[in-house]
Amino acid sequence: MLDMKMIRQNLDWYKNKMAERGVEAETIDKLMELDNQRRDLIVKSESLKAERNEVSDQISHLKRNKENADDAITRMREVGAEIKQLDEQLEQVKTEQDDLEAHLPNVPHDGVPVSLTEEGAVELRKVGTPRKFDFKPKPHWEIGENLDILDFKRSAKVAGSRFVYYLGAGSMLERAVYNFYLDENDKAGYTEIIPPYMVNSASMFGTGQFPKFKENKAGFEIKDSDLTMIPTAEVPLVNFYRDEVIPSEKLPVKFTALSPAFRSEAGSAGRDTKGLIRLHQFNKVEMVQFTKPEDSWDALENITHQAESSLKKLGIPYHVITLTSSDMSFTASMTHDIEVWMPSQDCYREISSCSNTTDFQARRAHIQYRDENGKLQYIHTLNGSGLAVGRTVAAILENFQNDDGSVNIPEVLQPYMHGMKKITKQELF
RNA sequence: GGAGAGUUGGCAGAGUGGUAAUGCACCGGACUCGAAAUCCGGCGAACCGAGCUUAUACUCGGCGCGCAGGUUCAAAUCCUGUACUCUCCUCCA
Repeated sequence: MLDMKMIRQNLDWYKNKMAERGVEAETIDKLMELDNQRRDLIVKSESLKAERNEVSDQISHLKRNKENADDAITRMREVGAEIKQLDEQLEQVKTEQDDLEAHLPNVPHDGVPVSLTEEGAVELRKVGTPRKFDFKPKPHWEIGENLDILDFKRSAKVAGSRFVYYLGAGSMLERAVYNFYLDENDKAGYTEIIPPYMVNSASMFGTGQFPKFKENKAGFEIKDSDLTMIPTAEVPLVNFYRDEVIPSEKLPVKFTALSPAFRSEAGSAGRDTKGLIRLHQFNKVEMVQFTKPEDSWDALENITHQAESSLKKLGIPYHVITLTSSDMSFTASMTHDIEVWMPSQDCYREISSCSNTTDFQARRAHIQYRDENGKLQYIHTLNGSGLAVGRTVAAILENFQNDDGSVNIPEVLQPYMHGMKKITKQELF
């Protein structure tokens, strides 16, 4: 959500910033036109209301003194009708303006590479060296199915495409990964939370998914209810403080949560149709921070490094990129993506997305704190995957696969798997 | 799922048609060497708009009693719908 006063005062700057995200100048012009109309109507309506209040007071006095007030009442009847008409117009304009505002993305930070496509993302750093294979590395779904730890046939029968069954050691690996991540985040000072996996519309609006998410049918809404399956734990974590004032001595607040994420993947037809990369339901460990405005840019680096540190311990090669102005999510002012090396695809694939949404979500969700002067200010919110669990399992299977089809388990995960060092083909049932 | 009760300022708590009592807390002042007590004054920094502006400062106005509508010259008060909380019953991991 936007600060209209700020936009009014810095209109050209705002137009340029929105242009970086592909928003046309005409849209902003329309917004300003509506804003002017709205304020004009407010002035008219409010002056009539002031008159009504004054005369009503007189009527009340007249009646108390048993005097006749018919004239005033007749006059106020007309004023009342006029007010009603103005307020109806006002409501209409306001709805239109709100709708327009709700669709405008966050302002990109000056450090964000400007581009109207995803081309132009800046690589910040590359960590680890992709392994040289002396055999042809298999894709993770083949490895998983051969080892009998992933079953995509039965998940298709039972639920449909883009679902999976993890079996035996596969299931154990998934849970080892998320327990490892949660422990790492705990150690870094993030409070662990188990949130609701369904949320109401106000929450979806608060974090910026609605209205676009709804229009694009990007998620799973529960029929005949106001609930939506969460597309990320970011939604219940950020909305934890919706409509609240966080005591400033508590800042920064850091949350982490494991949750399934539910996404319809509409518009992704034909992309990543196999394997664990793009499912309707996947596990993700999420990190969220609430900070004072002056601390949020440091916090973005901090949250990104936290996600990276877990990956380093796993020993999976990755790089970090800063997304372009148009490739970022709607709410972000700057986003660092972490991408892991996937040998079978010979490229890096996203495993984490860390964003500073500045005060954008805080305005929508009304999350504030009191500054040193006791004034209410919007806080800044940040979110980052720390990290996607299914994609981690995919990366482990591919990066640590052996010629004989077995997979080595990263050392840091072995304690989480009863000391197992290697996954070999299992006899299950 | 059924029945009932409730939702008012930071907290407590009045108000059943005439424009939000009161207490506590908080802020300022007086008294005091200082503090406490007492006294005086202030107290919707939730939001919107106008004027004046460097200003989120100030002045004025609107709005404001869970939310959304309706009736009325006038609604916290009356009517309708709805959300949430609590209690009881039912059901259930």
